[in-house]
Amino acid sequence: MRLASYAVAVAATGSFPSPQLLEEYSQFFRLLSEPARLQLLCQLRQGPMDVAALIAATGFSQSHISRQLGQLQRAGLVCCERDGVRTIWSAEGALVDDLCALVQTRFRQRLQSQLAQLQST
Amino acid sequence: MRLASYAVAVAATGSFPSPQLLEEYSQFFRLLSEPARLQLLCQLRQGPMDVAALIAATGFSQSHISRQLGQLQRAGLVCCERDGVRTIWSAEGALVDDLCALVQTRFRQRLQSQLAQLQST
DNA sequence: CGTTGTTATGACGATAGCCGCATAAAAGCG
DNA sequence: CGCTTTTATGCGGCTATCGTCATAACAACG
Repeated sequence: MRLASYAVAVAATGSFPSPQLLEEYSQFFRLLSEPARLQLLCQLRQGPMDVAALIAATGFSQSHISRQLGQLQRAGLVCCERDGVRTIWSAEGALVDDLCALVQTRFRQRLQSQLAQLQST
Repeated sequence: MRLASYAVAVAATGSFPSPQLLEEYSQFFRLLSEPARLQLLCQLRQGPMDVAALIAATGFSQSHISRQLGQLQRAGLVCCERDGVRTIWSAEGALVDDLCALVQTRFRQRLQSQLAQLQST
């Protein structure tokens, strides 16, 4: 029988996100779709740093870092604390870690299934 | 004392993703950063459909849908099954649901804290 | 084979976002 | 107030991606 998944699928009818929620989801994921931002986030997960330290760690330009941090801040993924003339940035919460962990699990599964494909032939 | 979070943060030193893994993460999140793709995914989570049904459900053009499905397929988020001349597409796994659930939790937390801010003044 | 119906793809204009350069804004100091 | 140091932002080039039109590729049927 073809299309064997039809039967199970009709039972899996979940709630459908509204267009507005869909837009918010995609905006959020867009933040993580840039290697530079992701790298800054991971860097800050190691501990709070000022911009000079981020420049040293990543090699990005100052203006670039400032912009990316601004975006992350507006999304609440990062927060800052003024220390005189410096700004100390830190990552908020473990959401991104959790997301990456889930995605990495997926990567592993994909590679393992591909490996199994190769070995079975 | 300022910068009270320094102390806890140095203890939270986790493993740092390699540049290559960072790139893969961001490529994956980029897939979800487009409302159209996310909508197609959610639509397919309701159950397998052919392209005509997707056109009817979303209003997107045929070529657009075909391209987006291609990208999702290469990432393993979607798979297809030929039924004669038609192609029946279905979503694979609950990864995206899990990711969206996490993000939505974050949205709720943000809104609640903002609400608390307003009420405390 | 020719025709019809369905999906994939090449070409292309439009748009969005990255990224750096220069410069403004802000904070501390003498 | 000037001067220095640090961060934010206006501007512009560049690239990548979206979304459409036209058309190719493919499968079924007579």
